[in-house]
Amino acid sequence: MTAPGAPAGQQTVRRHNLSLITTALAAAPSSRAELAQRTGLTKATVSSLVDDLITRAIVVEGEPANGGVGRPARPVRLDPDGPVALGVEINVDYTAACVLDLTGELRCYQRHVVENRANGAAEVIEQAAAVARAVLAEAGQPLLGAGLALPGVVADDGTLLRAPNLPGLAGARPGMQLADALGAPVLVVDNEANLGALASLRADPAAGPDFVYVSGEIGVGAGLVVAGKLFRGASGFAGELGHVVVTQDGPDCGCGGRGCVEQYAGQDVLLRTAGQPDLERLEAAVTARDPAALIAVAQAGSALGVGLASLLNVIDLPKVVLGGMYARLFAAITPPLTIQLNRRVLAPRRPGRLSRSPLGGDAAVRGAAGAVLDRALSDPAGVDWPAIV
Amino acid sequence: MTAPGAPAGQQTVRRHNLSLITTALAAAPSSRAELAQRTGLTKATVSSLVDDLITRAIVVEGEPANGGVGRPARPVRLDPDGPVALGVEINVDYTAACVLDLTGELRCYQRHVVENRANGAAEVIEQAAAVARAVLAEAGQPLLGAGLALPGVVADDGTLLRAPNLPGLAGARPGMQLADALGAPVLVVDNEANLGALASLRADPAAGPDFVYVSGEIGVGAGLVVAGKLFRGASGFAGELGHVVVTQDGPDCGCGGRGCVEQYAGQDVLLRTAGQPDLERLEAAVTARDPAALIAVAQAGSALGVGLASLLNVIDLPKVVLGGMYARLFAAITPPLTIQLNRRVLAPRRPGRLSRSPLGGDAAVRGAAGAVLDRALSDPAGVDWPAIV
DNA sequence: CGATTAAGTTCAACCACTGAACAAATAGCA
DNA sequence: TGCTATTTGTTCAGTGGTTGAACTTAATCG
Repeated sequence: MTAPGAPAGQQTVRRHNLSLITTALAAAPSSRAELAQRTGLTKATVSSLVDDLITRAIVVEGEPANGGVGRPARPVRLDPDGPVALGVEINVDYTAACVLDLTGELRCYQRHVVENRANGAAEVIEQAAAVARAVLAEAGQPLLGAGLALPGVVADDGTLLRAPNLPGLAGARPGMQLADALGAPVLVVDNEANLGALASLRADPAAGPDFVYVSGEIGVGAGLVVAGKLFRGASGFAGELGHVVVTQDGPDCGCGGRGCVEQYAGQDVLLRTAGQPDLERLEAAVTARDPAALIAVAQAGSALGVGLASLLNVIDLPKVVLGGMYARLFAAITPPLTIQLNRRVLAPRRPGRLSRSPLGGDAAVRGAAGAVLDRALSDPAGVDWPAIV
Repeated sequence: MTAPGAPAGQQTVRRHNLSLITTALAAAPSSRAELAQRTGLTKATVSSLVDDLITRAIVVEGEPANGGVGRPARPVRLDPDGPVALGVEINVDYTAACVLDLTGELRCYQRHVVENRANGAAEVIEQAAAVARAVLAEAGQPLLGAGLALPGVVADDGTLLRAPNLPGLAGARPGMQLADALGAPVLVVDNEANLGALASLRADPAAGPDFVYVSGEIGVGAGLVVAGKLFRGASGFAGELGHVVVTQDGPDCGCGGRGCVEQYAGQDVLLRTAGQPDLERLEAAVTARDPAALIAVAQAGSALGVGLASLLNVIDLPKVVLGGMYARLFAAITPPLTIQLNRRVLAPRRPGRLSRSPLGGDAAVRGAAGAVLDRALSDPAGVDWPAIV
């Protein structure tokens, strides 16, 4: 089922159905009878599966809720005091970590401003491990595993390729190093755009199972969510929105090409055009309706719209969620962006196509932890669950 | 397994394993013992599954092949005299149909030149049905179902949207109409690029499970194959390479945008720039090294390369297969295209990234029939197999 | 002609889901 | 208080599917 091409047996069925239960419970706690309805399984089967999950200490039974007629239902839910997932984000100018419990609730969060741009790999990793240890100690629950978000292209094997703003880590496998430093498994390593997309999926399931999350940091990236799953392409390079072409003979780009989105809508270019030193000032200038800032943002939005239109014509997703820098500049950047999308995207226009990520700068860390949860909950039988305290 | 979110039972396992056998046999006929090795199933299970498929008249047993020591193996293969799949292609200036047997072998093929551009829906469909009936009569085997390839964007429900060169059919559901005319189920309706991609997958499995097939007809389309399956996006609009942007303020495009790939590398523009009336003349001029033709093709190739680079940066596929017009101009169009790809694609360069479709203009029809086979063979228990003669 | 080798079949065991009957726990009502 | 209706959750025999081992079949080799 999960693995096509692999032989299936009864255990395969069991794993699949266990996963049905856990994902149903991740959406909402339910009684056994309700789960049977929601999943389409029999009451008997649900009982057996839930018993299984209870002995595995993944779910717990609540107190019967009285009120209606008939035998009161006993709610079953993912154990909020069970094992937790750790999210770590190493970025250019900060390091962050958070802990999510099994229900997806945020238990702890810390963000430290650090100039990682100049630091070497060992330093960066140790610093991240320190933040991680701090949040873990604060949470005080057994650890399921960690997820790591990085600002750059991450290959399937966890190698960080192309991290122009984090030269110290480029070419390394930060996931392995962090695992060593923490003494805990790092189950997911991916770039901030992809993990930000996962966080958006988790934060707002109503946004639907298909959307693009646009991460506007120093670079411009996109996380593609198709059918509720991250689309990473053949080897993890998908979603490089920053290097989609806006004008074939436009300004030279660090990637070797010319006229890439990043040369119009990247943070460096945007700040330079607007004549502002940093994002805070730019935001202030925009709200103060400074003409140079407004024009710069409009130009960036238009170019981003052109690139997004190409992207949407290639992969056809109905929604766009703006994150990072673009979430902060949402009001100013949306109009020119929308114009380009409406003009150039072939698929029928949808109301509410554009939305703003509610997570702000925390999307990637939360996505890193969330990805670990997803892994565990989507195949509860295939994961080593830590012993319960 | 196939359907995530659906409860699984033993029959689910059976369906999955049946499909394992049929897809293994589609790749190569094998004895039961060999199938057991290839699929990872037990000899006992394979025997049971094969018996099942034999009573369903999907596979047949061959004569024992002597030679080695031990009991000789009895080869099992998909029945070449079993039901067949019909492929139909309605295009701007021709209509084609073909029949593939279960093994994927081409049994019959016909292509009729017709000016469909001017015709109404009823006429076009009836003409296509006539060609289809002709090849079916020639094949004389029971029909599994039909697949239909169309030049335009096809929605998930089979409606033909955006067929600028086939106004008679735009907005219609040609699949339904063809089904009525033929009195046979039309199981697959899709655009020529997607089905051409499937045909390439079938014709050259070595090309790998991940590639883009570029269809250069009047319009420019791309069929995206990811993990051996067609990627259609959220609602079937994926792969619109023709409307990826090359230059944001380039020439106006029929789609409402500006500077789309089609305005540089589409057939109409290419012929006009080269000063040639049709493709045959253009090809001749290119082989005769006519300067205007060479320049026109080089410009088109370069622009196509820019668009493809954006596409590959968005979806990260390791291979590009050129079909249709671009396959015919392969030698001339490849150099400028390669330059752009090498310059702009972020993923590491691969040897042999670019190849030429071996199927020429027949890719889409064959893909249409092949898609029907895929459907049937990937879920043999879920398909109504026609009664055997 | 017997030994060896490999292919394919048979069969008891096992595992997981199913459906129906049943037990449990509550509200409503006389 | 007790009876009924109602809904939840459990129990259990039945079914369908895979497994592994033993067995049969059919060939080559010496």
